[in-house]
Amino acid sequence: MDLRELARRLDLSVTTVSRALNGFPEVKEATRRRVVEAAQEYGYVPNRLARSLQKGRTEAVGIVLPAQFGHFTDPFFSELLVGLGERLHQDELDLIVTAAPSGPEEIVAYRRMVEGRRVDAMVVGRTRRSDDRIAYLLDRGFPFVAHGRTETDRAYAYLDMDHEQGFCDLGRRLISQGHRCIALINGPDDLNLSHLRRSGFLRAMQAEGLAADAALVVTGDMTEQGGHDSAGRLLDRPVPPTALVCANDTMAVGALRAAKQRGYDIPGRLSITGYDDLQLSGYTEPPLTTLRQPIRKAGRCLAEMLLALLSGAEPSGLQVLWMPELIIRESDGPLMTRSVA
Amino acid sequence: MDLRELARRLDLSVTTVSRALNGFPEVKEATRRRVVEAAQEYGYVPNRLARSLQKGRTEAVGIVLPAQFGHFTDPFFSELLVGLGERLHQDELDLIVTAAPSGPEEIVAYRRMVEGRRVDAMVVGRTRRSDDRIAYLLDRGFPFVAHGRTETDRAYAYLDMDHEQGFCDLGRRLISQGHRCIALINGPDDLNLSHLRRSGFLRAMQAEGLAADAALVVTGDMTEQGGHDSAGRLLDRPVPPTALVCANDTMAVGALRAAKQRGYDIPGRLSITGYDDLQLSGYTEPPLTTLRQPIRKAGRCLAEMLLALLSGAEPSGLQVLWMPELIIRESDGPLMTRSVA
DNA sequence: AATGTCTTTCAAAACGTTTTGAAGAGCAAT
DNA sequence: ATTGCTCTTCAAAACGTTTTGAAAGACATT
Repeated sequence: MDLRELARRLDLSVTTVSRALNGFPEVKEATRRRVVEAAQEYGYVPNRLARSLQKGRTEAVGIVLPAQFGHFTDPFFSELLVGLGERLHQDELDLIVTAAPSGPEEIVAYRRMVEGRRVDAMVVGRTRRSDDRIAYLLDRGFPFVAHGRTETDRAYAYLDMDHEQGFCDLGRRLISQGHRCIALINGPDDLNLSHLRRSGFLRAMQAEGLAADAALVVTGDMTEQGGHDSAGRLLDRPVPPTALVCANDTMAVGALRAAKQRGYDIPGRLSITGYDDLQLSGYTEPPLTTLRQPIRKAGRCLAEMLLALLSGAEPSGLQVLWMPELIIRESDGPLMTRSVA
Repeated sequence: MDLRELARRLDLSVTTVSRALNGFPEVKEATRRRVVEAAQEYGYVPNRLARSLQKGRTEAVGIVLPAQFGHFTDPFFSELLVGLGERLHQDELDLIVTAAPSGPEEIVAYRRMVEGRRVDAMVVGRTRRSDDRIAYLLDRGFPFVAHGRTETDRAYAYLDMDHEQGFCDLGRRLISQGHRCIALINGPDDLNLSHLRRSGFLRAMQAEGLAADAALVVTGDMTEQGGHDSAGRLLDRPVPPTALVCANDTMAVGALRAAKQRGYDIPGRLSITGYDDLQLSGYTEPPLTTLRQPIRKAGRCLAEMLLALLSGAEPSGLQVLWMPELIIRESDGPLMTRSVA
């Protein structure tokens, strides 16, 4: 049942039927009602492809998932997807999802979506310090929102966490607890958030007059094993740190394991913190002190920004920074100065 | 840059250019090369909407996410999505995601996708005992695969876990550990998997000659709080069960909490098991014995089945049953019969 | 020279909508 | 009777592809 068939049965023109269904004012009320009823009766559903082709709008938003996650489950994109989906559905927008490994294939996936006019806008997740996806979209003037900032002068719509302030606060907290030798197990250098976290961390160290020791800032691969190994190397130094700031909870869990293997009392002799506030983080032994970012809410917010963008808002007015929430549990605290034997 | 423009610059007809790009044999090799080069140079990317409209195939697969998750994070759909996306992308199929609360709105979302010819096939997740989504798709003869079975005679493609056998095995394990009063905190009755789990559980009880006590099978809402409350009520009975089989890990964690509040030694005086093998389940106190289903792998498998279906395979040949893997940790075990004071 | 057969190319139709530009109907004002 | 206006409807064009059916060109066969 298409529009032509419906028009034939109603003995009306296709034009009128189309207008009746889309609520145009110039169609007589009686006609409109007749059309709507018939459409209902015959179960007419418009072909969205045809409509999109004609209107030049697809009513869809695209997102490219990183195909090679670590072997561990990172709930980031999944949660983001749900948040986006929830909000976009309210405005009858679909979400078109594809997956691509980062690298040259990734931009191909973007081009297929953008230049193939498959979507009206894109969502970019987990921005990199120098991000060719964002450069590409900016160059083309294609609407998009990003979760995360990147190093560019050009204005675009983003929602980001204030990683810098968050890690600075966390660093100062540890310092105020008496720690003087604090290590950072950071994420991959190319991610902008890693960069921001490092600089926030270092800012705290400097503000408190602690010399920045390059050996105390290491890069982990965001997995449990990676956190375990990095923490192990740090703890085996001649003068081990008394606090480990980890870039995510998964590595913090690994760090916890490395510390326990070495007989550390936590937090008595070593503080460990994470980032993400995974579900498991309340159940580790001891429960993890961490920073929380509301991912699903971020998805909803990004969807809002997307809608604003599509109705003509300026990207420069759509830049949001949220503070991560400090979740204090029991994996950090002041050093127990015990009388040495 | 569209096909017409490209044809104009090459001084060829649109037909020939289209055929050259799609590798038809009747175009001269030299011409083909010329066209492909020009397309490359001018950065021509075909408009997928136009192509889909003409071909009657969208090269996309649809999935409707349940919009109202519990407040807890259920990684099921997210993981499924990644698995699906990974595999579908290899065959250049997109995944169109939308979200709808279950209820009448849900079928509307299906109709928008199916009858709006937005997708070539659908994925149905988390089937219900009597599932109107599946009935709808079967009635229309629309291609789809489901994660989970439903109660129908009609054949369709599905991948499901053998919940019945899994819970039967789990029940027998507990019985063999000496438990005689075992409760099941099940999921919502309308889910087919709940039904299957219950019947597997009851089969184990009967096989071992334990009278099925209806009061020992209760329904929880799959949340931590729900698990806590259900477990609490069971443990406060005059003769409390000595083992709690929970329908998911999240409820098991709640049950663990309820038991600890009552001073239970686990597993000495009470065994608790879950289902899912969440990341956190290895970190609870004690670590949770549970059943694991490989969700991402299921997504990939469903994608394979989808591809088979779209190239003409019979749904009746695409029915897969996987056994959940028993992950034995420390939350279950034989009763410690201690000499009573 | 006519016919047949490949090979290669093309103009036009088709997919199912929305949009454009025009016109018919009804009626009041001139 | 003409003009002008409003209300309602319509035929045709447009969106950018693929597919259809036909034709042009080259060449061999009769």
